[in-house]
Amino acid sequence: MTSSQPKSLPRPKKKKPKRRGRPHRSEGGVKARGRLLDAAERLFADRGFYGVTTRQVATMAGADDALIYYHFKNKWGLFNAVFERRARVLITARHDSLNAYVSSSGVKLSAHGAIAAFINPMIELSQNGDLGWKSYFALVAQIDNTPWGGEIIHRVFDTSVHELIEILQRALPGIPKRELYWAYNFLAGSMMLALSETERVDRLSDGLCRAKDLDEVRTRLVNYCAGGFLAMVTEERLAGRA
Amino acid sequence: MTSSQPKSLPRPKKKKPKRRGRPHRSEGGVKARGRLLDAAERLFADRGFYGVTTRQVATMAGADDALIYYHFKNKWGLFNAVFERRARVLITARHDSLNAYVSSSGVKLSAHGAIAAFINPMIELSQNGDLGWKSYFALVAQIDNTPWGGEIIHRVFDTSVHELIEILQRALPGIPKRELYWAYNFLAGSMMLALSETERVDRLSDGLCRAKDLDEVRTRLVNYCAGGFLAMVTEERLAGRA
DNA sequence: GTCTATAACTGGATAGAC
DNA sequence: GTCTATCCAGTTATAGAC
Repeated sequence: MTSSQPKSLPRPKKKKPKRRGRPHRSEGGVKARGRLLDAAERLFADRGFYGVTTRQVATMAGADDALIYYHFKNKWGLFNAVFERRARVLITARHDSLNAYVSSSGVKLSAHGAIAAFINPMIELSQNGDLGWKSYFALVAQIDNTPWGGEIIHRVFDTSVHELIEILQRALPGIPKRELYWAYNFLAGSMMLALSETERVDRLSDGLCRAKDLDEVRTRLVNYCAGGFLAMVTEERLAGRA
Repeated sequence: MTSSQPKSLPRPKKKKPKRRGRPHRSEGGVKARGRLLDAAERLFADRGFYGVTTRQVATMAGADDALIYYHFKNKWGLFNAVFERRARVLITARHDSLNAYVSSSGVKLSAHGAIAAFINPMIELSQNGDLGWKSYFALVAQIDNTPWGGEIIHRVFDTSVHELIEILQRALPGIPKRELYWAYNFLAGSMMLALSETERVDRLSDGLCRAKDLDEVRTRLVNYCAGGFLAMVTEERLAGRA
C-alpha cells in the first residue's frame, strides 16, 4: 500500500560476516528437519504458537532459519508437523491398551478399567519415552484450552476418544451417550492439566504435592475420574426414578 | 549490535494524514481506560498474550495506541490489569457463597455442597454478568494451562482456593490434606475447560452436548467432581485397612 | 488525558548461490 | 539440503504537541 519508496536502492554498505563455524550438517546423526521439530516442540510448549519466533526455533535447533520454510512451508506448517508427529504413536498406544483391556477382562468391563487403559499409555510415554513427550503433552494441554485449538485437537484425537466412549458405554449400559461425552470432557480437562505438569499444585499445597511425580498422579487421576463417571450413573438412576 | 547504519537519515518524505474523525472522547460514557481493558480482555482470551498486538487492542477500543502506555505502562501492565480487574469480584462472590453454605448447613457439611458453593458463583457470573466474564474465564483457562501462568494464578486465586480446601477438610475428615489438593487440581482442570466454553465437546459428541449450555454443565460438573472426591475417600479407607 | 510522529527493532518470508 | 542476504510490514515504546 505505502509502496512509494524506491524499489532498488544501490545497497548501502558491506555487512559483517555474521557467524563463522562448522556447518551443522548433522548433529548426533539427527538431521536438521528433526532438530527443528524438537526445538519447535519445546519452544511452542513453553510459550505457545505466537510466543515463539521462527528464528528462536532455528537457533535452538542449530539450523538455519530458511530451512523451516524449506521443510515446512511456513510457521503454521511447522506447528502442525510438531503436533502430528507424536499423535500417531500416542493413538496407536492407546488403541492397543484399550484393546488389551477389553480382551483381557472378557465381559465384565468397568469404567475404572477403561479409564486406566486410556490414561496409562500417556503416563507411560511421559515417564519412559524420550523427553520430548513432556513438551508434547504440555503443548497439547495448552492448545486444548484455546478457542482456536478445537479444530486441530478434533482432527487429530477424536477418533481415539470414540474408542474409549464405546467401551465405557458397554461398561455402563444404563447411561445415555451424552452423559458419557460430558464426563469425558471433564476427564480431559483434569488429564491434560495433570500431564502438562504445570506446578500449580506444588504451590497451592506448599510442596505437599508435586505435579512432576506421575506415579502419584496416575492412581489418583484414574480413581478420581472413575468416581466422577460413577456419580453420573447414580444421578441418572435417581433422575430416572422420578 | 548491528548498529553500523547511519543514525539520522534526513526524513524521506511527507507522511499521509492518517485517520481524520471525531476524537473518541468517551463512548457510551465509558472512558478510554475501561474500553482498553474490555478490548484487551476479549483479544487476549481469543489469542493469548503473544497473539495480540497493542495496536489491535487500541483499534478495537477505539482509542489511541499511546494510551495503553499512559495508563498501563506497557503490554504486560495491560495484561495484569485485565487479569486482576475481575478477580476481586470473583473472589468476593466465592467467599460469600462458601460462607453462606457453611452457615446454612450447620455441622453436616458435604463435599457436594462445598463444591457447588465454589463453582456456582462462576457459572452465575458467566450466565448473568456482563459478556466480558466469558472472555475472562476463557482467558484464565488459557493461562492456567501455560507453564508461565502458574505465577499469576497463584498470586491471584490461591487464597480463595484455600477457603474451599478448609471446608472440604471438615466435610471429609478422614482424608489427608494432600489428597484434597490433588483432587482440587483435577477439579480445576475440568472446571476451567468447562468455563472456557471451548466447543470441544460439541464436535466430539456431534452436537449432542453443547458447551455453551451452562445449565447443563453446572449440575453435571458438580456431580462429577463430588464423585471424584468421594472416590478418593473410599480409596483412602481401603488403603488404610491394609 | 489524548493524539501525532517516529524511533528502534523484530517478525515471517523469499531468492538464489553453493 | 543448506546457507547468505535481504525485504519490508509490523512491533513495542517514547517524546512532545495539544
